[in-house]
Amino acid sequence: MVKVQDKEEIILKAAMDVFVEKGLYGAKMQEIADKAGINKALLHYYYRSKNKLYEHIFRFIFTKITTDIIELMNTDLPFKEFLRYFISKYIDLLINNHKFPMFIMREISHGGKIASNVINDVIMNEMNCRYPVIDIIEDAMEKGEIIKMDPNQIIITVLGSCLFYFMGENIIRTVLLTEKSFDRNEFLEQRKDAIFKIIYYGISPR
Amino acid sequence: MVKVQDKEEIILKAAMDVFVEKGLYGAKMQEIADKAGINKALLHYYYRSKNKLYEHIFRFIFTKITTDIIELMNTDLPFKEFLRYFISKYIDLLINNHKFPMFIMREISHGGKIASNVINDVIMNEMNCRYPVIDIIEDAMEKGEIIKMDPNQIIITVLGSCLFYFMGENIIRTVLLTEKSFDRNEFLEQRKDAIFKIIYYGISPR
DNA sequence: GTCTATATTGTGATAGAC
DNA sequence: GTCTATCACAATATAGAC
Repeated sequence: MVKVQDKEEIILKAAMDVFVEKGLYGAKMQEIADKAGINKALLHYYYRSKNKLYEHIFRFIFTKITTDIIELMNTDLPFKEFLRYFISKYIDLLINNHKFPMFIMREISHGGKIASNVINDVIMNEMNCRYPVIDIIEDAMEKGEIIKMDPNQIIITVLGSCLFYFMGENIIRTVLLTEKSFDRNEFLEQRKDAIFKIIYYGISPR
Repeated sequence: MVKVQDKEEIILKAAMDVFVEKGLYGAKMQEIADKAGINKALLHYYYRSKNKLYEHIFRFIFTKITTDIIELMNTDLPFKEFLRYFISKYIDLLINNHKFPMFIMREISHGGKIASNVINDVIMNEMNCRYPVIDIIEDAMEKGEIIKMDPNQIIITVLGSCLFYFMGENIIRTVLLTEKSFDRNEFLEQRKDAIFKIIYYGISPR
């Protein structure tokens, strides 16, 4: 006999797969039920409605990604090592959750209630403090290790450089990385190094 | 009396707004009809089905963005000026079409037939040549103006750095750029300069 | 808890008058 | 070309037996 705990996890896993792949409107309860090996009625028994199930999934994924990133930033490495570490670990994170950024961004770009509720909750809980990254960056600027500029510009450049491959992988591999012998793992290892070098030396004094 | 040409444009504009905002499944024919000031029946009179209308819109937007970008790359400026020019103009392009990247990426990430058909068509027509950017970059490498690395790494870093703000604007402005006095235009002008400086000096010899 | 069967609603699409 | 009315079906949700 399967425990409730396990069954709920099976449902959640199935729902996650379908929602992440197709979004709220593209996903169908029937498909989720099929994938979980149950029927639609049981889906409604566990989670009263499609919207509630979706919100559950969105909250779970958004919280996971957010806490993972905050975890990565919670370090006392000096700036250069911190930057290298963050980029490397963040890309590892994305390799293991490569469809999450698109899923989250898609939902947020709609600007619906579900996303904004969850975001507000998570930000209240996890982010009610000044980000340590800003401090790390400003500290490095004062020491003269990197040039002075708006720290947000640096952060957005790092995140964008890491995320873009995963959000646009299909089109990037269609128009840019078209070689048959393309090795994704190898490329992403090189990507870690390239992002670090470009950005670190790009903000170093010259 | 309104000309057919005009009416079709009104419908297309309405459909574009709704599809871009909500995607294929989130968009409803009723909403498009309302926004265009007509009824559903007329929508089907002009464009036989929702899918055909959607494909029309997707093809239009994808073609526009692609040709605009190719246009930007069609220059004989020396590398440094080319990079500055491209980043500046590309961000201008995104300011005027800030929802298009998310729309295109969302569709492509689904990997449906509509997107892949259009992409194949456009690539066949517009991109059946080696990209001039690659040549510009490799030329600069050989001259020793920039360090040697995979040109794709540079391209993806530039594109990601430019695109990320627009794809994630909602969340970026919620968690990062939270000041009430935030000036979007000013920030984006600074962004052009920041991206150029970080990347250009990041790939310069040291 | 789990199922089958069914109700209910939403939505794409069409018929037919004007 | 444009409309109202309606169809047909897909999808969410519930009722009720077991």
